Amino acid sequence: VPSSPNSPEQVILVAVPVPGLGVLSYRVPAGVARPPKGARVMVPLGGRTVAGCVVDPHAAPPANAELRDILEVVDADPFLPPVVVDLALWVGEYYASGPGDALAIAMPPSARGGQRTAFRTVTRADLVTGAPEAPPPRGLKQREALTILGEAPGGLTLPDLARRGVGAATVRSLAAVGRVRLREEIVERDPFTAGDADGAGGHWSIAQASTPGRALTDEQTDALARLSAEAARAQFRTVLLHGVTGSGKTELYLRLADAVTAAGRRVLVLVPEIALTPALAGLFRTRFGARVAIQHSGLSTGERHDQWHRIRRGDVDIVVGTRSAVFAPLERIGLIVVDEEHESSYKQEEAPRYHGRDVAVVRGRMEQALVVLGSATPSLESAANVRAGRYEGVYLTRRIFDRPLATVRVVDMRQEFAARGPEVRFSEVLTTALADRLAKGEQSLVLLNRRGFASVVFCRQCGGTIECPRCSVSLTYHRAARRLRCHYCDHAAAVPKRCAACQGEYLEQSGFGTERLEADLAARFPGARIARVDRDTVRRRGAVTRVLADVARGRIDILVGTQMIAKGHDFPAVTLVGVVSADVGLGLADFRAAERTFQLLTQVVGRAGRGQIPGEAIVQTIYPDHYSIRAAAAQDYAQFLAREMEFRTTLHYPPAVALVNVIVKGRTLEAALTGAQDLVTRVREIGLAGRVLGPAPAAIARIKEEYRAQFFIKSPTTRRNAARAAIERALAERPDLKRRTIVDVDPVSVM
DNA sequence: GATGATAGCGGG
DNA sequence: CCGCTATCATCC
Repeated sequence: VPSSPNSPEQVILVAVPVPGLGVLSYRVPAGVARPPKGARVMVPLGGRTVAGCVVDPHAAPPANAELRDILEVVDADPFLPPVVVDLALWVGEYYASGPGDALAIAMPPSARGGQRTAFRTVTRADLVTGAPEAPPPRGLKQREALTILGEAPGGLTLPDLARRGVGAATVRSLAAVGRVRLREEIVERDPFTAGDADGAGGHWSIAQASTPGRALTDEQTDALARLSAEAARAQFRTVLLHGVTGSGKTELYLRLADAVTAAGRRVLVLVPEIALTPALAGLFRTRFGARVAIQHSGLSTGERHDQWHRIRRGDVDIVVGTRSAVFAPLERIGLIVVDEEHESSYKQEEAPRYHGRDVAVVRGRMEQALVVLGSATPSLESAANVRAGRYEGVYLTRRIFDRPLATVRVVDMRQEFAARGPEVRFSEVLTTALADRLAKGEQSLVLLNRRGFASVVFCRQCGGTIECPRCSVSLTYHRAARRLRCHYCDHAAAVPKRCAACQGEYLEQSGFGTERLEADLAARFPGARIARVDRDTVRRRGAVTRVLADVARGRIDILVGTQMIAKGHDFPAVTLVGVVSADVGLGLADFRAAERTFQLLTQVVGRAGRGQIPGEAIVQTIYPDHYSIRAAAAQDYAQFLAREMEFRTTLHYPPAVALVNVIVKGRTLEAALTGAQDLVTRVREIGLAGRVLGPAPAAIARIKEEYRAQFFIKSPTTRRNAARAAIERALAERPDLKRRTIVDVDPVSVM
């Protein structure tokens, strides 16, 4: 249909999933209905066709660009809710990543290419009653089929029929003569039952800690009253729920969700780890039935698709998921819970480098919702926000049933080394305690935040270590695989017979990880049932869930692992926690090193003594006087906060300042440094209320054959956006650098 | 991130 | 001069 010459052009703004591209303008051809905000459209982009998302359906034509027509409107209705589009746009701007990637994250993977449906269907057959015209069954098989179907009022699916010996061909011939009716129906791929051999639905863990109807402690009652009052106001508000480990935060989330859903609004719950999702989601499902959905990247594409569409249709009141669930298409949100808000896994370490907790707060503002950030060890950021009056603080200082916190013993490993040599991994104290628990049939956790068997292999002749050919780190020996592996690029190599540098024949292993500890314990305690959880043992889907379930059911005596075992789990029979080296990470050139150490120690110590028997923790360290270890041992958050905040303020680190970390990559270190220096110069010229530090080679100067130079932009927290604006302007002037530069706003790790 | 344009290279 | 690969700007 030719458009009338007077009608104005219909122009829309579209975000395309291309890194570094802003929103683009397209024309809607005359006669085509203008797609709404949040709908997907197929658009031409250079020489190809991509699926984009409508960001503004009523835009003005751009001044200096030739317009092209959209090729197809995929969705007549908004595919993404408008709030989610706004949230993605905010993320794209705040984290300097552009809108495309953020919008892509907001969609299920099955929809990113513009596909219309990805539902799984099954054919259901049922008997057509009163079909007088139909001929009688022609054979034994058909007669059998009719009998079976006659006894199944709702009909049966073809797979069900096949299981009873009725083939699809039989059913189809009956359908052809009108005796049977066939219908396609959608079956939901259900992550609650998938991969769970015992059929326990995955909610093995926290179940007994939160029996419905159990009386709350006085503290819990007060906290719930305050939180409920906030939720009832239906206004944006952020509350930090600071409760010691085992104080019953989860129960408060459940009751609060009950109040909010009863008032007709919905609930979004973020958890830091995929491994924690099934447990918490299972609890919500036990309380709230089927109106609960799960969202995390560990689901299969099909499951994710189905869960997403359940949410989008409004079939769901509660969504439990990891950071990307902050973009869930849930409408009328009244409550957002961010559990373990201090966890670093909320930060995405690739574009868009958003922080799930902070985006949750922004979403809460957009939705007029109550945001509850829960933690036993709040981030410095959240603590500072409470102090500044931006967040409200609610506190749980005691454990449920008044269970005592675990007693903590710090073992000075320097004395241990002096007495028994540098190879000691388990102190006498820890060994005795483990033996004692084994004898009593109680469980122990052994934490070491370093995986592998030996962290370094070095040559005794020249002293050199075996390094990754592509990265500037040494390779770790993994005994199960009998290979050396790079923990940065996954490069794997056989263990060489001789030193590559000097041909020396004596290669020695040094340093140890969880794999070595597991072997040590197996040798020391031959009868013990020992399991290990770290990134090497979790490759298979559901593997962690299975091991953790085994621990919960008492099938494991000693669980060895990295930080993955420290988080959130409730193991009532664990009475001992051993931290083999509290120092891993303390030596890193990262301003959060002490915070991470304190949090990890506090969390893991909190795993002990959650049942009837009081818990004990043994922390081995060579820095027994370090404030993060002392405060963790004393379980004194306030003491840690005071010291750490002083450090951040004096040395100008977050949350005292706003920080942007910029990494420039290059084929040589010189190229990277030169590029970084150019940007630094330009950022200084542009000027902002702040300081630029660097550039310098990054802590790991080479990763995957690329050299990396780094600089920081620090600005007053009141001028947070100025720093980002300055680096974006500098990059706009240097498109050659833009492609090899990473801008990390509010970085969690600066390594 | 993908694509088409272009530069750089060796073989005939 | 052709055909191949590496590099790079552009995408509305």
